[in-house]
Amino acid sequence: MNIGDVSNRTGLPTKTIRYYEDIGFVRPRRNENGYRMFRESDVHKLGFLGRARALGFTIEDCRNLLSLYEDKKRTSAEVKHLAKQQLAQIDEKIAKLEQMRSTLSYLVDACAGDHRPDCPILEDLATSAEGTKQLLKSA
Amino acid sequence: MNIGDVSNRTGLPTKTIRYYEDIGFVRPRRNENGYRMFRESDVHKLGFLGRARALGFTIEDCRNLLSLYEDKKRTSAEVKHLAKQQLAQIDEKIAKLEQMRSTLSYLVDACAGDHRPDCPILEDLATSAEGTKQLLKSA
DNA sequence: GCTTGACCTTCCAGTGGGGGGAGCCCCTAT
DNA sequence: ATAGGGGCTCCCCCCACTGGAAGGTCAAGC
Repeated sequence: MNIGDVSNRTGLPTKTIRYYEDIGFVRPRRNENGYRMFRESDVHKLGFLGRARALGFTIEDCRNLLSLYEDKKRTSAEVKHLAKQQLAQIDEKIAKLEQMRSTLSYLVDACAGDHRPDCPILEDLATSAEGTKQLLKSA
Repeated sequence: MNIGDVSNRTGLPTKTIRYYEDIGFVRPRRNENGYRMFRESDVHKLGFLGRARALGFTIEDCRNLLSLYEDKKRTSAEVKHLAKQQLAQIDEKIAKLEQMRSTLSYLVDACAGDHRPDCPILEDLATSAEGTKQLLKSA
């Protein structure tokens, strides 16, 4: 199977597949052209990778997940632990974004958005955020 | 004022301040030993930058925000427009993370997390996500 | 006067996870 | 014969910094 077929079947760009080869996830043989020849097991592994990445796992996490997957003596506790860590990181990111969202949304609402130059958004950015923090607290 | 003082007052690392000089946000003069000499207006501008970055605006956004800030003929509508775009991007990121969170959280709950190797998380990653999608739908 | 340690300087490399594109080869269909 | 659609390698680019090396400067303490 050529790289294009693998790309179609996994949904991963060919660039990404080559990159995953570079960093050692798959080791396709080459035929006499120099073209990569992928096996079913490569497609499977790359699909796994794609899905793990879609859940936000880093490449290093993926390495761990794959080695657990291939380890028949793994315990589900190990996997769950990784997943919970990932969940915690997602929650952290969401929390930060919610914090930004809250401040920004407050400022957007406070801004008239008309032809005049007066703008609470710029005023907040220009001065320490203390004022806004207090306003947000009271709101 | 030396870079360290500016760092203390703005909360920005000195590395970042030098970087902001590199990309043209501030142009401190140098004294005879080559040290950067910052003025109050630089501190002000860097503080503005830091706060805008903390709200998730990109460096390019910050350039626009700063030029609006310095333009006395601006309209608050322009600023509000930028802020709304930024809000939309934050919402997009949150939505993606919530989607991840939802799937991952479902999988974590489904996993026993014990000494046995059987693991719904790995099973999901190993096969197409179709199964999970259906389970999520029905849940 | 000398050392120590905190600052400051420049420059280079690396991060994560690929993306863009040049310049070339290969295969198939017409 | 040629056109087009793969494939190949190689190198730089993204974002917004961050780390580190190698060295200059300054004030305090002995």
